[in-house]
Amino acid sequence: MEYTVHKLSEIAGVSERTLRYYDQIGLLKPNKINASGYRIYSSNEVDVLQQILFYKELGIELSSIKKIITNPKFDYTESLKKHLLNLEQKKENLEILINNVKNTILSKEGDKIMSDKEKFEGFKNKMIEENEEKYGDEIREKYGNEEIEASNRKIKNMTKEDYDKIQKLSLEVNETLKLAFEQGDPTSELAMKACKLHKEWLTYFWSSY
Amino acid sequence: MEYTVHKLSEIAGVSERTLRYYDQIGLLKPNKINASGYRIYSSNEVDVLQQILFYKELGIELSSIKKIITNPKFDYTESLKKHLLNLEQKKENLEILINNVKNTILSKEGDKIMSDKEKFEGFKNKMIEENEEKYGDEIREKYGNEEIEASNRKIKNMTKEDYDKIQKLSLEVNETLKLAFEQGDPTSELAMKACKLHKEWLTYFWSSY
DNA sequence: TATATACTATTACGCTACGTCAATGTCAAT
DNA sequence: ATTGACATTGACGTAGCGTAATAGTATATA
Repeated sequence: MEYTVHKLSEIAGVSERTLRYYDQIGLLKPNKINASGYRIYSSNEVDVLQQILFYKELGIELSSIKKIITNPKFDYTESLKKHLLNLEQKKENLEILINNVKNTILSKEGDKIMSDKEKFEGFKNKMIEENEEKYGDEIREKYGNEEIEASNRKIKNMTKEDYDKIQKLSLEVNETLKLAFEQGDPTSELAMKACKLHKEWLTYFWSSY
Repeated sequence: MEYTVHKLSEIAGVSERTLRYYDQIGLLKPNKINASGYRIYSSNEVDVLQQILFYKELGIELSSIKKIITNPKFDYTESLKKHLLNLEQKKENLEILINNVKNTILSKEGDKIMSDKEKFEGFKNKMIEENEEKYGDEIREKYGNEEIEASNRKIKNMTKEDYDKIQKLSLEVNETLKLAFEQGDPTSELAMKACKLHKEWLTYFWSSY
C-alpha cells in the first residue's frame, strides 16, 4: 500500500505536520517523492512509524529515536520485546499511581494518614531516561523476512479502505452535527451540510452491499 | 512542615526550576517568602502540587490546570475520584498498546497478519486527553452559562443528550461494520444488524429536526 | 574569624516538537 | 472552467522547562 501524508496521518493518528517534521529531521523519510513533489509512504514506513511511536510512548527524544532505528544493528523484533517490558513497567507504575490516588482519597476522608513523600509515589519519570541508555547499545543482527500472500492482503486492504472511508464520513457527520449543536442553531447551514454528508454516507453504506 | 524549593523538589520528584516556574506563572505560589527572599512551602502547597501532577499525568496543560484548581467550585476529593477513573482508562489504553506490541511480534514472526491501521491501536491517548480537556472546559463553561440562562439550558441539554445518543449509535454502527469486515463476511447477520442500527440512527437524525 | 560549601535568588537565552498561518501548486470532479 | 480537497515550502509562535551566569545567604568547619 502507498499513502500520502494525509492518509498516513489518519491511520497512524498523528498530524501531517508531524510527518513533515519527521521527514525534515530525517527521522522518517517517505519511500519516494512523486512527480508533483508529494511524499509517498509505503508499508515499510508504516512499520517504522509504529516503532517511532512506541519509543515516543516511552518518553524518548526524537533525536535518540533516530539514532536507535538508524543503527545498522537495530533488530526490529528484539526492540518490540523490549517495548513489551517497558510498557509493562509503565503499567506497574500506573498501578502505583492509582493506589496513590486511592490512598489520598482515603486520607482526605479521614481514614488514613499519608506522609508528604507518599503523596508523590508513582510519578517517577527518571527510569525512562535510564532505559534510553540501555537502548543505545543494541547488539544483534537480524533481518525480518516479510513475504505475505498478496492476494489475501489486497482483498483485506480493499475492504479495509471501504471501511475507512465509511468511518471518515461518519466522523465528518458527527463533527458537523456537533458544530451545529454548539452554535445552538440546528436549522443552520451546518445542519444542511450534515444532511448532505449523511446522504453520502448512506450511499456508501448501501453500495457496499 | 515547611519546605524550601530544594526539599520540596526532592520529595515531589520535580526540578527546582519547575517550582520556580510554577510560581512565576501563578500556578503554585509558596506559602510565604522569608526575610532573605526564599520560597517557603507548607503542607497545603504539597497537596496542591500533588494535584497539579495528577492533572499533568493526564496531559492537561498548565494553563488549564491553573483554571481548574483556582476555580472556587473546585472540589479536592471529587477531583481525585475523577483522577482515579482517568488513570484507570489510561491503564486500559496501555493494555491495548501492550496487546498491540504482542500482536506485532506475532506478525513479525509470521504467525499473524496485521492491517496497517491495527498497528496503531493504543496510541490514541491523545484523543482521550483532548477530550478530557474539552470536557473540563465545557463543564465549567456550562456551569457559568447555567447561572445566566435557565430557559435555554433545557433545550440545550436536550439537544446535547440527543447528540450524545446519536454519537453512541453511530459508534455502534461502526463497531458492527468493523466486525463484519474483519470476519470478511459483509453479507452476514452482522451486516444486517448494522443496517438496523443505522436505521435507528437515521430515525434519530431526522427526528431532531 | 575566615572560609568553604551548600543553598537561595533573578534575569535571560536555548531547546524540543510540533501548531498555525500564509502563499502557492496539483488533482479530480463537477 | 472552476471548485474543493489535497499537496508543497517557508516562517513565526508556543509550552515547559534546561541551563548557564551572576549574585546574595546560611552554616559548618579550620
